[in-house]
Amino acid sequence: MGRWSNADEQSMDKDQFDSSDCVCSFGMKLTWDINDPKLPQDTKQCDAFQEWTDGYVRYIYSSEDKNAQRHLSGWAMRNTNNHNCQILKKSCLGVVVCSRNCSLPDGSKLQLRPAICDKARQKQQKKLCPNCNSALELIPCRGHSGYPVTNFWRVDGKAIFFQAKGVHDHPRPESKSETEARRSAVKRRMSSPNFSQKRRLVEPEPGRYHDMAFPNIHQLTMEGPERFSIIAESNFPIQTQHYPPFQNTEPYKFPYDTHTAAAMADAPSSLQKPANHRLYMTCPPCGYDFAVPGYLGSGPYPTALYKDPSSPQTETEPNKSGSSLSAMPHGTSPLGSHERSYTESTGKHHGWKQILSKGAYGERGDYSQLPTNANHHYYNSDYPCRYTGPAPATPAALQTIITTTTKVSYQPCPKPSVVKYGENLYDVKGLSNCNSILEEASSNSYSDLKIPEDSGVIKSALSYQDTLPAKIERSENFEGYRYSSYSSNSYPERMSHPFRYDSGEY
DNA sequence: TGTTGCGGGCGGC
DNA sequence: GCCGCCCGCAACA
Repeated sequence: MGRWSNADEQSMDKDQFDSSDCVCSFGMKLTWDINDPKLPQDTKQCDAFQEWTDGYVRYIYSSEDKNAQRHLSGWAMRNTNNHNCQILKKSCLGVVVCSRNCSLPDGSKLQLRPAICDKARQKQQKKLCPNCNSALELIPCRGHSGYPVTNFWRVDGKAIFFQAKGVHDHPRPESKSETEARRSAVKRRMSSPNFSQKRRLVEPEPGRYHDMAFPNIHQLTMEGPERFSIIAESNFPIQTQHYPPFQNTEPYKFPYDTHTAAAMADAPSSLQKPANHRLYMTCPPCGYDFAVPGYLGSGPYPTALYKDPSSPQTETEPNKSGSSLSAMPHGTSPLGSHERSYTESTGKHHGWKQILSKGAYGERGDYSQLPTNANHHYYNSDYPCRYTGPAPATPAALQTIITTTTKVSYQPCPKPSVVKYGENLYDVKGLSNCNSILEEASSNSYSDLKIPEDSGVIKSALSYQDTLPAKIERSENFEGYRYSSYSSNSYPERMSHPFRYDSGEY
């Protein structure tokens, strides 16, 4: 594929940031918009497929890239009719969470992938949280000026052009690959001789994970293959990158490969927890802090936020200092589910930032070692990130992104908005390693008007870390990625909980 | 049963 | 006219 050859995934993170040349996606280096009558034809390079794109980014994939061909995305994207058969448009559905935002014993959270089909989604939302039996609710994506983030795909020549508009203002749902993996895993389990026995152990109270031999299990079973993305602590599975589905055929040589492979042998499920831990560790509050100065303090979660006095559940988080933070007290909260969810998720991040500023987990240390993390606004606590606050739910939050409307990319937009976007959202100055990016972006043919999108480069570029783990764990065989959720960074933790995923969650 | 893509149609701006 | 969104349909897994 492109600049990031699979051969050096291990060093990819470094390469991405050590070299200005690697900071931006190839697609971002060229001046084009998905709506342009003519797209760049001299695409000598292609970008490596990005599963979790976020922000105003552009990528140029090889037409041979299977994932690109399938228009895959980690986010739950549904087809949107834009009445343009040349350009496939998809909009984000958001994420499905527990209406009470309950926390599992280990502090993890459920973050389901919204069903793409309207019917299936409605059906999905009728189900109850496997942990607290509360209703599930859909947190809609409002990351694009109040509208769902949109992804555009266009095949032109020998390349597949991808352009994303908007910044996801919600936690990551379980990736499609994870969902599929879990389903297949469940099927396997169901058909396995040991299933009935295990099942007895777990089924008595499907919703009571406390009863489970391994409370830390990150995966729950609900009605079989039902997919649950349980994220420890944070609502942001952002770090949970397992991209099993990637069809990258290139061998990913990673220290953890063997481990993963071995683990996968038994574990059918795609677990995100590990990823989450990683999240917590490395992922700082991200969000529109800048836009809403007072928001952080007022948030329901921050440090204190997490601890809702009124919530008895808060105490249910036994094993993690951090996890307790995520306890959700909203049991009776009349708040709009969406709004509430947003605040929660965002607040949590704050909490994490504050609480974990020093990295309560060893993971963090490990994670921080990755240059990518340091630069990623999502993960780096040093940089403001969107998710800090209920960006989408609050007007203030919207203000920060409102300037970047769908048309921004291909239509001149008010500078003020653009500038604001860049300054606030990406804190360019703070990204020492990203300066080159901006410079590059600004130096290229794009006018400052396009900064918003280019700014996304930073994000996207930084987000490559996300893909790193994916690549590492990526496997053509879904079976292989059960543990893919473990990011390379979270590996340490994985080691510390060698059994939680294997033991019976089914 | 769910995903994906297509396309008609509607309403708001 | 553009856009978001709803709906239905068909192919596919």
